[in-house]
Amino acid sequence: MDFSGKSSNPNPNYTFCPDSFDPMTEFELSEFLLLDDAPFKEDSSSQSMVSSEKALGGANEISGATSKNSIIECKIGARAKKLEQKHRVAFKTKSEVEVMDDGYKWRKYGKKSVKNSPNPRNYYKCSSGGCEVKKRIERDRDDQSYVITTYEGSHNHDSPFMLYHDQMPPNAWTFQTSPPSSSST
DNA sequence: CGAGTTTGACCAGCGC
DNA sequence: GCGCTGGTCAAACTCG
Repeated sequence: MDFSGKSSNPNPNYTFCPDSFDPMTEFELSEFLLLDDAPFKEDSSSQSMVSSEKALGGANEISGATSKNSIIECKIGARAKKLEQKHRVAFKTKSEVEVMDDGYKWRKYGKKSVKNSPNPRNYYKCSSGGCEVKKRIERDRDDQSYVITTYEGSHNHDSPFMLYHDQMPPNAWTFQTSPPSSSST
């Protein structure tokens, strides 16, 4: 997507145009974790995923799903906004690209190789003035077709995408979760 | 020229 | 106290 015209998204297929964009062709929301209260351990992502069902249950109000196998119908922008109101939230998505646009504009400020992972972790800050939201992106060390995205903090502004998607049909965005067993098992 | 990315250095927290 | 690791900074670089 490219609201600002300066998106850093390397994937030209990402356009937040409901007529042409099919998220299922690009990535698949596989795991969804609320880390607000739970201790967060980066290096035990697979372990954290074990509790993802519980996390999903707690995330029903956000995802609209009743189980991890249920279809999650939501609009990315709305979901991301709600998620980011939590202290810390992690997504595990199946995607070829690491950077998935969520409607906000991010500025990369660091890259770090992490222990026990062959893939570097990328650090981003929201580039909107005064907004201190951060996110970390890294590939799942067990299954590199999955990308783990961790949000931290709350946006103090609306997503540019939110402004846009208000004009979208309600089913413009539909995701389907994949069974956790299909990931890092 | 401005905005964004890259990358090495630095710092803080944690475990031993 | 020391070393390791993750997170952040900032200067240099790239690109539009």
